[in-house]
Amino acid sequence: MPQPEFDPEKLKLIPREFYDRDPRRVARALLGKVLVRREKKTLLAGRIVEVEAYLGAGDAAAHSAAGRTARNSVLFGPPGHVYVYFIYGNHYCFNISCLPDGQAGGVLVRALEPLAGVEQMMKNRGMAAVAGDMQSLRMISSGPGRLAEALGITRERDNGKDVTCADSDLVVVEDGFRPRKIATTARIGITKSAEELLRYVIAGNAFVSGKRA
DNA sequence: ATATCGATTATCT
DNA sequence: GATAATCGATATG
Repeated sequence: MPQPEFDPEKLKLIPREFYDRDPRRVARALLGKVLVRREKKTLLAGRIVEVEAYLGAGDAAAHSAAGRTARNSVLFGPPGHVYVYFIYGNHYCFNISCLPDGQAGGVLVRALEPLAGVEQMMKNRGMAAVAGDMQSLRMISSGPGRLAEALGITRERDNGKDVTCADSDLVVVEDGFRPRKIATTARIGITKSAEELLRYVIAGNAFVSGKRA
């Protein structure tokens, strides 16, 4: 199933209330939804297949753990907004804020299954723009840094944007797809609160980050 | 096949 | 000055 069915005409924008709850619930509910970047001429889209929840209070691994700062301020704002951070001097990571205004919390989107604009996304990733094999498709957006690069997401361009706004160029929509089964694991790459099981993936999906699918 | 490591910089101590 | 919600390259069995 290399190119899954995807009809850009029957997409429904996800409302702000969706994000106005515990990041763990938002994270699970986001699996199977579609992240869409609207460029001038091209539409870039991918199905969310891997996420992590970052809680507000009591989550030492969360960027919000030590309180509000200039960087993490979006996490403390209203739900449904884009939080982008720059990490390891190399990569941007895309998150969506959760919980009501004043309460920190968010979901890190870690992997997408490419649905539309594959050629442009490969170009954004600096990949040879021909291959349609599984291996190449996996390299496009199987990982937080990768998907951000594929969609052209940067802090400068996107931090603070509203993903629930119809005229935004970065939105989350739903197309009716429901994950068959969700697996829960520990979050990747953190040192604090590393045991918490707050990573969620669509079980068996080939575009989840890491070695095996 | 797995393991280790360098890149490169915003952010916070 | 140290660290970091990563990736891709290189080394090693």
